[in-house]
Amino acid sequence: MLDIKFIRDNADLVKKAAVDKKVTCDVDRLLEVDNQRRQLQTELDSLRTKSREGGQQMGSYRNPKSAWYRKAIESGRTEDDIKAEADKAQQELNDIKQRIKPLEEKEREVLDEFNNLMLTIPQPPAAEVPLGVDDTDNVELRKVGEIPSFDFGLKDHVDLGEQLGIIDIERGVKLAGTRNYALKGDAFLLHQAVLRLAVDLMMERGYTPMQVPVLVREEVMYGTGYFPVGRDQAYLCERDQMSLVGTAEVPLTAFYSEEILEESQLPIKMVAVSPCFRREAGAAGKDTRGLYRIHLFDKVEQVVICPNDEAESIKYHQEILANSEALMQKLELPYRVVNVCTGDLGQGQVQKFDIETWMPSRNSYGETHSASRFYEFQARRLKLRYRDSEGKLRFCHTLNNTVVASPRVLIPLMELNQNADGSINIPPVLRPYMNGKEKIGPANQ
RNA sequence: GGAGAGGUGGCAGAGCGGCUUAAUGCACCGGUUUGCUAAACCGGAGUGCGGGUUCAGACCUGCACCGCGGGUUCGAAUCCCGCCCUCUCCGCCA
Repeated sequence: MLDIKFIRDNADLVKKAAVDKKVTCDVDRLLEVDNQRRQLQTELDSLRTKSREGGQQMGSYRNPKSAWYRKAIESGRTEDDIKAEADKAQQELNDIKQRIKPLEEKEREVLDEFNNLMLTIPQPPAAEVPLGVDDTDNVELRKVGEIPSFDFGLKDHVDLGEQLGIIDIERGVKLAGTRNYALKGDAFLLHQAVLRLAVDLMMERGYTPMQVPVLVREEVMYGTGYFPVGRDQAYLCERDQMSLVGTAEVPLTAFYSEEILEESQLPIKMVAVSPCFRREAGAAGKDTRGLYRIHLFDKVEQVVICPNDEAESIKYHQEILANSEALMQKLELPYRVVNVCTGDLGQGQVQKFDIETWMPSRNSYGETHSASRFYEFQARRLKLRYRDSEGKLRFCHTLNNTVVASPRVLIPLMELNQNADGSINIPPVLRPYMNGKEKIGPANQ
């Protein structure tokens, strides 16, 4: 969410952001409603003042012990005089009340519309974000690692996994429908190994490991910017008005919502591993084979909450990107970093870097990480604030990035480490997490 | 699922129709006193949204806010109704 004052002063910038980000919102209507809202408030404020003052005077009329009442009697007025005056004042107060009532109703309506419109306004992207329509317009920043060449025909992770008996998509689909799967034996262990390696790396780097709720109240989804835009991507538990999260970014970023932190507590660096639930609405027919696009996966996510300062934000954005790159290098996976274009940015994101990892079966780099910074967009919705060195309350800045998401990362891990006989070499860094095992082969099933 | 208690400022905690501009304490900021610190004393401070003055830092001013939403009343933290949340005990349970 943006500050309404900022929107008023920068309406054109916000409109441009909406166009560039392909976000639907009506800035003009918002400004109109904002005007209505302010006019109504001015009107109501003065009526309420009159009403309050009149009400207080009424107390004096009605209470013979009040200072005003005694003074009136002393100055020769009769009780009947006072009563008459009180009745007259009463009439006036009733009139004021009658005028207030419809205005308050109107105010409720206007505020409702105002708040709903505010939730749809996008955060303008940073100047360095390339203009573009979709992910094909993302700009490659760098490539790291060599794409290996093989002297035999490659199998994809589905064939490898099924032949080794460690991935069972058919039965996953039987249980839960398309985009579901099961991992068995070494695939399960590899999955766990990658997650644990990622957590350990983040702990070394000073991030606090956390276990957090993945079924959360809807306010939390609104607060992090996943609702109302994107509500169709979430699994809802309507009976309990709860939502399953698509990422631990949600509970981590909202962890300190509605709180006032001390500046000395910042930055807060957190890491969590959680299941991620995604409906993939609108993705029908896309990436249908294998473990690329699935309804449930596990992800290690890093979140930073830092002071309201652009330079700090940028610094931590680089940091969380570097953390994930370090992991990919440990895993010896070739990847590239792209600067995500305007059309591929989310509503609240200021800037986003994706890490894409080489996936032989796609014959391309596939997205495995997404590092975003938000300025105060999420913090403002979440009421996540801190007291700065001057004692002023300010909204925090928030950032997040994938550390690793599995089983998607198993795609490059399995495909790039395969041998001609269909066995898979385990990268050295993962072996300690797999009882020292070096290879997944048919004998291991 | 059943029963009970409760939600008040950064925190603790009183108030239960007009004397509240929310007491008091702690924490916080400024000052006085004092070898220094501490203590003591004095004073100041909330959040949000408007309006106005100013080049600005700031300053002046109004309204709202005692879990949320309605209602009663001239007037509600206080009374009534609905909802949400938290805690305790019991039941069930990994």
